[in-house]
Amino acid sequence: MTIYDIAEKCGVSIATVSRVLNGSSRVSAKTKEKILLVMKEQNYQPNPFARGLGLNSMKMIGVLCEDVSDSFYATAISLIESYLRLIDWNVILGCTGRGSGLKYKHLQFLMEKHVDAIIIIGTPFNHTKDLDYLKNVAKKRPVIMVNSYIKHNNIYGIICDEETGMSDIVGKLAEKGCKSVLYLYDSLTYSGRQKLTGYKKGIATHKLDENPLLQNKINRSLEDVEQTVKKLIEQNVYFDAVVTSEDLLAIGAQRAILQMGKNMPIVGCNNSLLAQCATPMITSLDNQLEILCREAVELLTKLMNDKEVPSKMIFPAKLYQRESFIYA
Amino acid sequence: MTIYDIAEKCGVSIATVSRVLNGSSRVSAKTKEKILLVMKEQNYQPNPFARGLGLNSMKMIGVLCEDVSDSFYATAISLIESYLRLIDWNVILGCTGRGSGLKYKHLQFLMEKHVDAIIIIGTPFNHTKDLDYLKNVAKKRPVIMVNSYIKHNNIYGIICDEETGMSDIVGKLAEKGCKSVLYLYDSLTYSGRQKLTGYKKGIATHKLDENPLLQNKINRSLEDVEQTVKKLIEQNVYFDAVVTSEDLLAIGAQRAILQMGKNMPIVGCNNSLLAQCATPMITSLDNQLEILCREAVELLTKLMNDKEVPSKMIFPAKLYQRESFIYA
DNA sequence: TTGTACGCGTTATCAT
DNA sequence: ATGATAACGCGTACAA
Repeated sequence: MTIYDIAEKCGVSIATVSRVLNGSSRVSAKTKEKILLVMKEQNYQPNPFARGLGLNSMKMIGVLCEDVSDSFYATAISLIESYLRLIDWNVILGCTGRGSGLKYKHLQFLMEKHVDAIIIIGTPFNHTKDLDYLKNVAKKRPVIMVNSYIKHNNIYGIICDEETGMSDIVGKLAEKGCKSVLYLYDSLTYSGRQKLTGYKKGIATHKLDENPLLQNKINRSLEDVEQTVKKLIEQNVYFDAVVTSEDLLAIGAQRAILQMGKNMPIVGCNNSLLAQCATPMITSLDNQLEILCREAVELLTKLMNDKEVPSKMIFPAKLYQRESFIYA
Repeated sequence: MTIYDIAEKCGVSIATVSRVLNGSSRVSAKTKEKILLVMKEQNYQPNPFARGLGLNSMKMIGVLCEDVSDSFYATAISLIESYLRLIDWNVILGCTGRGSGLKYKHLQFLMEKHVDAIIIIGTPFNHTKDLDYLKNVAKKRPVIMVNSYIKHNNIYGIICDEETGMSDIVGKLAEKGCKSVLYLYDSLTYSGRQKLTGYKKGIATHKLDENPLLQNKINRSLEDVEQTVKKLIEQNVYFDAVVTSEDLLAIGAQRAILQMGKNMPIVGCNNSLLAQCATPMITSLDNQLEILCREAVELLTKLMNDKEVPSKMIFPAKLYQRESFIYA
């Protein structure tokens, strides 16, 4: 079934069929009706490749993340897919992995499909190769970064102010009387750097213990966190609260602390389902993904309609207080 | 940059350029070299839509699931994407949501993009509208169902034998001396039915308590499970072990049980990260997603090469024993 | 209101 | 080994 077949069956030209197909301009009600009928009868579907060739678009957005199996990325992609779906856009998914210097390959892969835009979710572009390629991509297509940002023409950032969020947490801990806040993180993405900065600022502002031993970069695994925390306690490194860049780290830390017979406030980040699965439930800083993703898609549609958009939007984080925040 | 530009710059015809582009047939080493050089210089990339139009394929696979933000689906999609990526196929993602009678819309959406095949991850097609459309899809494109199956021409199933897995679990509990095993589940997908059947068979085989109050369908939420389990205990419904269709349910159940001052073996399903975040860590039945997904992609490539493939493949499940299995 | 004809960038089938 | 040219199916400017 092509547009020619439909045209023939209706005794009209393909132009007319194309017109009703695209709801454009004036077509007599009668012919329109007939064409619609035949299209339905024949179950006609325009060929997307031909259409793409003519319009230079197949209404597809490339969405890139490091790893969909991570709940943070998964949630974001779920949200973005559903929002895009509402306005008839498809998502082509790309998972880069956490390695450096290989992300550009995935961008390339998406660009080869002529996606109309690229949405990147919290993925670091530190390696020169990756970064250069990304900037080249931006010359051809808009790039929207969710919870990450790189200042460059045609790259837009929609981020959560986790820095303030984190620094506020430290403030609350200080109010509670905590003096030494342990910070555990696993990677320095844009978001990761924000949180670390927030932690440091919080510590400085509230004149808390600045012991460098209290800042630990570790792997994102329960075993590693537990081991690290236990070791710190065994080595008598004093701390009376824990903040982490990730719920999983907070969970591991909490487990280790309880096992060592201690107790103190613990705060994670990302407010994932994991946080609620731990006992006691983990207090967590929510980066408001739902808002970020909605705004990302909103911004995209504005861009497509040549409207003006801000290059950077910042939304506040929100703390979800749960049991782990209560000093026992 | 089109194939014409490249041809012109090289003083050859587009046919020759196309030949080197597709590595086909014989081209003199010299011209080939020159063409490759110019292509690199000009950063030439063939237009995917034009190519799609000619070949009637853009090497894209539609992948459908209910909800990527669910860790089971997320893991599956992550695996499938990476396997497909290795052989240069793109993933178009579709998330249907858990509603019935709307999934066909999403299939339609994918089919409109002329994907070469569809992979469906554990998504139920109970509603007639959905099912009929799915069967129609199968007339045009191969459909591969991961952890689900519908017997039909051109639909292939790659499933995990969770029925046996579940029934074996009940057996192990019986060996431990348990008499009344509570079963909690949240949905009757293909996989969900398998597990329920496995549970019933296990109960029957080992002559355990068949009290219908021990089979509870509930919402997938921590609050609901906790409430349900507490109510059962308060109503003096006796049970001495819990099995659930989902890790999350097991976690909620465990929490309620501990809070009520009891203790017993608890087993979840899907072996997600959640299971490890609970304390005690939840024993879980792993449906071997990695194997299923790898085989799904393998099967797909065979299909594309017109090789014979089985319509259904079944792999065994695997129990990961953790703390929650130890009767305290 | 409707039709004609061309362009979109490939691949593939013929010739040469 | 290479070139000319016909599909592929659609959108659209222009003509009627």
